[in-house]
Amino acid sequence: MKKDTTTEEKIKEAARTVFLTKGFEGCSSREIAKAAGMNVALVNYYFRSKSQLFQLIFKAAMEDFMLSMIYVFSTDQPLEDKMRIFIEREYDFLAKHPELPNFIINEMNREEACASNEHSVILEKIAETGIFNDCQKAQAEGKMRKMNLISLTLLVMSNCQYPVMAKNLMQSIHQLTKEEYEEQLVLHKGYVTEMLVQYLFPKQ
Amino acid sequence: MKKDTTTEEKIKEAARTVFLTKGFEGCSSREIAKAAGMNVALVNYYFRSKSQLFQLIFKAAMEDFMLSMIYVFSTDQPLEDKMRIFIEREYDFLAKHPELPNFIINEMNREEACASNEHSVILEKIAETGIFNDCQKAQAEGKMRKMNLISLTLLVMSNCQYPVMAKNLMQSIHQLTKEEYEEQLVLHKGYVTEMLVQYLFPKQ
DNA sequence: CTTCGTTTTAAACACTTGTTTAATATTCTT
DNA sequence: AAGAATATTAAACAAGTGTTTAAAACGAAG
Repeated sequence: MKKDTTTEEKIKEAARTVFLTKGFEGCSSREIAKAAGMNVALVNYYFRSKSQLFQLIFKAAMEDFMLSMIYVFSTDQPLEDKMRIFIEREYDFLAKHPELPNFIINEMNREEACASNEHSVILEKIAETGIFNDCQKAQAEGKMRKMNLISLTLLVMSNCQYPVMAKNLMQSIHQLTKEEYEEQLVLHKGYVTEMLVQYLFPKQ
Repeated sequence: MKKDTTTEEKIKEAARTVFLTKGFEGCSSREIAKAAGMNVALVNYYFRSKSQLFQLIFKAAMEDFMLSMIYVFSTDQPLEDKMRIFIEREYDFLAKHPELPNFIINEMNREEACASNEHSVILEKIAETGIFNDCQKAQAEGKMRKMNLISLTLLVMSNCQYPVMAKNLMQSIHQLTKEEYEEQLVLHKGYVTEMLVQYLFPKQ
């Protein structure tokens, strides 16, 4: 009879939280095992090595990281509304997973890291939603500012992710409590939405 | 007779490059010593411990990180021009020190880190340039969009720093070479400048 | 040259790291 | 219930960690 959550899953869960908060180098196998309430040897018994376990976690995190985009883009609304909804959802998502962007970006910077991975698949998935075609069409019709794909994603990601990533830095600089900064984020989301929509979809 | 660069300085230099690229947890004392061409024991001989050496490097990095702002803000130009110049300089600075933002933000997220440091001093230094008063005045006169200090800094920092931080991620997603992405950054700087100026200083 | 304080070294310290092993406990199948 | 397969354990492994120590090399001053 299986328990509600198996040992393997417990370790994977623990590994996720530990890896995401401390990074690959910032934690040990024993720390993960302890967080899962398990023996150290079990980590390697189920996942062969710390690295392989990490790859697993990283891949899943990467998916989470990118998945929220896809849903919104698949809907059938005007591009401008899509943008508003996307930012709204992205701020929501990042509030729930604030460690994700830092984690991804950091581990992408480690040399041994998953550099050679097939991350371009993500782009293909997003492309399947038709969002890029929509943008090109809107740009051709003069409804949207002409800009390549990279800058478009950069603009959105910068203004959604950086405020979450720099949380501790900003709190420290501006002497804010956790709650005060979270309020600030709500406010900021409004500014960002307005700014991006105005810039990307100029009226007249 | 002193050599051109003393042992102490050699170690500090090596520590800087190693810490900034790999982080505190991502490197060892021996790695730093080897990078400086010195014996391990010398690290502790001159700096007592890896942690103390790190604190030193971190503080200096933090200063670099914030210093470029101050110069521009001290000049005597219209606010809108200051903003343009600031973004220009910030992109320049970050091209030379691309590891800095990631380094700062990461180490701010480590619990043991310099969390309780006097980072508010930085804000005071910036305040001394009068930039914040200028903004308030411009906002009162309706020349600048009303917005608190935190969101203002967030908007600028997001759009300057994130593109550098996410370099490897973006390269991987969009399948770009290092050179291609650097070209992209120049392009992006233009968009960001235009967007921020338009949004912060709306013409009627 | 000798002495003295400073700088540098190799070696050792105790501890943690990722991983493996061999024995034990548990579960499933027949 | 007996046996086979799986799961879990404590212990050990070699290698690496930050740090200390005690001896050696060095430079300047007498």
